Amino acid sequence: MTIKDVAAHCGVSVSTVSRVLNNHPDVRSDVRERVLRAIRECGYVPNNSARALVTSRSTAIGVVSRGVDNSFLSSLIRVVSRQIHQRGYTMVLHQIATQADEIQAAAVLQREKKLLGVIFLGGRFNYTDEELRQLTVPFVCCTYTNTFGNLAKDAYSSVSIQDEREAHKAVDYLIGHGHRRIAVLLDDPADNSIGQLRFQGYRQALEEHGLPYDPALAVFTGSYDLRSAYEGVCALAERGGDFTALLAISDSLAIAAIKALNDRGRRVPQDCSVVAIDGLDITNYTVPTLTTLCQPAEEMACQSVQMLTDIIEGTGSHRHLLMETVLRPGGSVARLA
Amino acid sequence: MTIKDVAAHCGVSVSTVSRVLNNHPDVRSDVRERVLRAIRECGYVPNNSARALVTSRSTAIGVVSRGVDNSFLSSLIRVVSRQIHQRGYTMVLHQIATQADEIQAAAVLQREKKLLGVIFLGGRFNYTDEELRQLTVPFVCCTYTNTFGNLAKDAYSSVSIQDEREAHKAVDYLIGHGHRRIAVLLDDPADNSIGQLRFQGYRQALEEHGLPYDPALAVFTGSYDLRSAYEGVCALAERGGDFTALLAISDSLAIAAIKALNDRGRRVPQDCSVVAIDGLDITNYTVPTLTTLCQPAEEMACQSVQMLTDIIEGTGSHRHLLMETVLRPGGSVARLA
DNA sequence: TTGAAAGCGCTAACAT
DNA sequence: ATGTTAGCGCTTTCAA
Repeated sequence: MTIKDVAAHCGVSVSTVSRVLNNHPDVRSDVRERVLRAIRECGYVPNNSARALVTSRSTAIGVVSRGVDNSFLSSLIRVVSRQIHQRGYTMVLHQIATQADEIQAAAVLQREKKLLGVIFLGGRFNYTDEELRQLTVPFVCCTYTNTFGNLAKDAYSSVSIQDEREAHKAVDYLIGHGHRRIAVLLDDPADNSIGQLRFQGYRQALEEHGLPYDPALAVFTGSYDLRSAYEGVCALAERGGDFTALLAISDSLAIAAIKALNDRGRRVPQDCSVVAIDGLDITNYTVPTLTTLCQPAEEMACQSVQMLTDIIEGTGSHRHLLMETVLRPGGSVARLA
Repeated sequence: MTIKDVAAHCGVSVSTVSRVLNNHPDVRSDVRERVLRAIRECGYVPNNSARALVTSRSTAIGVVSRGVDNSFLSSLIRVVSRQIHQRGYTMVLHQIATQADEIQAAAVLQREKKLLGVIFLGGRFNYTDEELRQLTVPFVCCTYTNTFGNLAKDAYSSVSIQDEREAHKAVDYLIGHGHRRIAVLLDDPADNSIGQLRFQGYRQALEEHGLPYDPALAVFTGSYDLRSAYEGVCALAERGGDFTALLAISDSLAIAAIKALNDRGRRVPQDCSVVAIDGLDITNYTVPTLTTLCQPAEEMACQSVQMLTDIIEGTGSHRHLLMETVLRPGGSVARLA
């Protein structure tokens, strides 16, 4: 069943059918109707390979997700996937480790799959023009932006929260509840990524309130897995520090942290309050529930796809969206007596 | 950069280059070497569209995942994705709701993307030949098999645990710890899927131990989300039943259950023990940690891809793999005094 | 063992 | 507004 059969079926030429298929305007409406009907009757499905061959563009959008253990990114993938298909594109998903080079991965993907564009889920904030030369299709960074790099604003799109500011807010919240000695848990304070920005926000908030930064209260796990978060916080607790609160960089790590505190005899929130950033559904059901700044995951994913397809289709240009989190009060924070 | 350029580059015809590209045996080895080098030097990347057009087969493997909220399936997707790409195929992922029809989804995907095969992640156990007629490529069911359907064993592959037997084991474990009044939490006891089989295992175990099945101790949520699990178990606790243990169909639901029990004044494990099936990493860090039967997720995913590619490449035939879970003792089970 | 050439199904000039 | 036709890059007969 090819375009030729359809053409024969309703007595027009292949080009007319092709025109209908591609929504070209110059087809008489009654002919268009006839063709459309023939397409339906024949159960015709266009051959994407032939299409891609002649136009030398596929229908593929690459999604490169960095951080395989990250539940928040998993939830983004779901929405992104749905949106991409809904708009008639094909998603080519590539999940890579936190240490891996997402630009490299995207470049390979682009060549092999003839991508129309790329959505990065999680990644570094410090791309340079230099390394992005390999990537010649439009891309949008979801959950981050180019804070530490030298990219021109109109060279890419981004959808992100203001990590520094949000971490700041989280610390403000703890301080507002009477806490002064606030620990912090993150993977890497110099990762040129989320960790670094949120760490900056943490320090800034302390400073603004005239509180000293105490390195002994900072836990840097070096990797983004639960085990190392757990072990890090255990070590923190064992050092016997007098902290009464903890800021965790993400909900997942917060879960590990809460267990570590528990196992080391510090009850949450009576002995130590915990705040995180993410807003995973599961943390509505932990014991205690987690106080966390919820990122608008669904909207971030939708917007990313929207922005990219707008650019691909020439109906939009690169933009940078800043989202707000919403504090979801849980049972993990107590007011300090 | 096309096959033609490569051919010109080393003074052979396009057909010879094509032969090298496709590992045909009838190429003199020195010519093969020369071509290979030219390919490398030119940085030539085959055009998959052209290839697909002429062979009328793509390089795409469909992955249809049913149950979008399911963390266990998310972890499978990661491994499946990696494996598919490693073997040189392209993954086309489609995530659908638990209520949706995965066969229908796969059929559409097959037509549109010219799939070589399909991997189902989660799904019903009751396909009939009838409804599978739309699906003309080989497929493997990962995490389930055709218990309630009429499929011939050699018409498909499967990788699954013995759900009935594993649920049975979980209940045995509780009974072995002195429990007699054991509640059960699942989405749907007649879903022709995992829920139904595990429910059967639960009832069978009770029966074998001479314990009555009490419908008042069964929570059927109707859907697979945390909120309804939470509410269901709250209602169960409020009914004031004298149960001392609970079997949850999955780790996620167990988390919601534990919170519900807590919120209704039943401590876990002192007042109520909880066992689940899955083995998510996160439940190593809940408070208390979850006693659960761990499915070998990584291996299940690997095997699924392996089996499918073997069939696609003609080096294997349909098989049915049964995996074993491993009990991971946690803090959610106490011996009944 | 190699090369020449016919298409795979489609789009996009170009012609009418 | 519609038709004719030349390729897109590749595989695969077929002939040499």
